[in-house]
Amino acid sequence: MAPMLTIGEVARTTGLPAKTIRYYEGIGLLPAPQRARSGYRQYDESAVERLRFIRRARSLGLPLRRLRALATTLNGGPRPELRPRLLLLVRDQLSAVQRQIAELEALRQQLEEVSRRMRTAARSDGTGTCRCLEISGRRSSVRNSSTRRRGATEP
Amino acid sequence: MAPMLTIGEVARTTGLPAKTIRYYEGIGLLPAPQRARSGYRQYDESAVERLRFIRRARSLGLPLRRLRALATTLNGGPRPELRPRLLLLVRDQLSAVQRQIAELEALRQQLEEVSRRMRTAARSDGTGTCRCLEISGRRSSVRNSSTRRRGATEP
DNA sequence: ATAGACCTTCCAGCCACTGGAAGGTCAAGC
DNA sequence: GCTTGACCTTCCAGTGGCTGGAAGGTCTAT
Repeated sequence: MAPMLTIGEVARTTGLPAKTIRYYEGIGLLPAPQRARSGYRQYDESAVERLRFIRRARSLGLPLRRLRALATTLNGGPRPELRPRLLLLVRDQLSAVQRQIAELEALRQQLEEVSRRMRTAARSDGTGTCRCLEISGRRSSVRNSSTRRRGATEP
Repeated sequence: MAPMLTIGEVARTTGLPAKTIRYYEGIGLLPAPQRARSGYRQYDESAVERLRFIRRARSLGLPLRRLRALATTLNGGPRPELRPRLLLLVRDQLSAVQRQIAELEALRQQLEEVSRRMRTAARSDGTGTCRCLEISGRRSSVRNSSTRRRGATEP
């Protein structure tokens, strides 16, 4: 019979932390596996494949909730008849990424402008406040373009 | 004397939702304003200016916790002696954004590759699973590059 | 027997909000 | 005065995708 793997072994072979695997189970992205008498989770190869698929999809930025919708019909890997949906997902993600890049480009230009202005206006003008963070752009609703990095640790 | 503004008026003039303004007060980014006898918050012009500054900084992607460190010494706008710190912040942010753009560019190329592969391999190969989400790149630890958009609402 | 690695569950925190409930206040119109 | 509706208050909970940690059980080797 197929060998059973503990969560730690699955973690090592898939590259996902054990915590994340349990989390995926919790949100219904991964079916609950068998348990040993000890209570330990016992995974088979299909779980590993599925996790690898999820990891790949995540690395492409696909949101888990989208993936979950797909995953309910997914066992052990994407079946051929799901390709159109998957392709759609990937293409949506592609255009989202393109949009994001454009927004970040605009942001970069703003930051460069601000940085330049702050450098050149380094001498105090005595007013007590500086307008150095003012943005020259007309429409100032960049509010929706803020992006963040997972687990970024800065002081 | 200076006219007092309700939170809704401040929200309208700054473009920040009233909820967000209360939130900023809660996390110590904005000092607690006076209250009317009714309990309503009463803001003056300095609060409006400060919120505009915060909004600008946020639109440049500066994280609130960094801003807060700065804000403790900030009243009514960035004072001249804080410019070096502010400049440092802006420059850090600029390099973070540049890193992010580079990561997103790599992601875009992966997605395009996957999309292309899925389109050309549209005919079923009968194996029951498809390897279309496999990534050709060597190091597959793109895990840290996932980005998200604030309040993005997709199904 | 004991050390140490591994596993379990549960709770809390991250970030920057956002939604909603339950209720108080204010100004205008009747 | 009464009602309507917009506005305000507080508080609690949820978002996404984990991650950290506590408190405790299990397995394996010595």
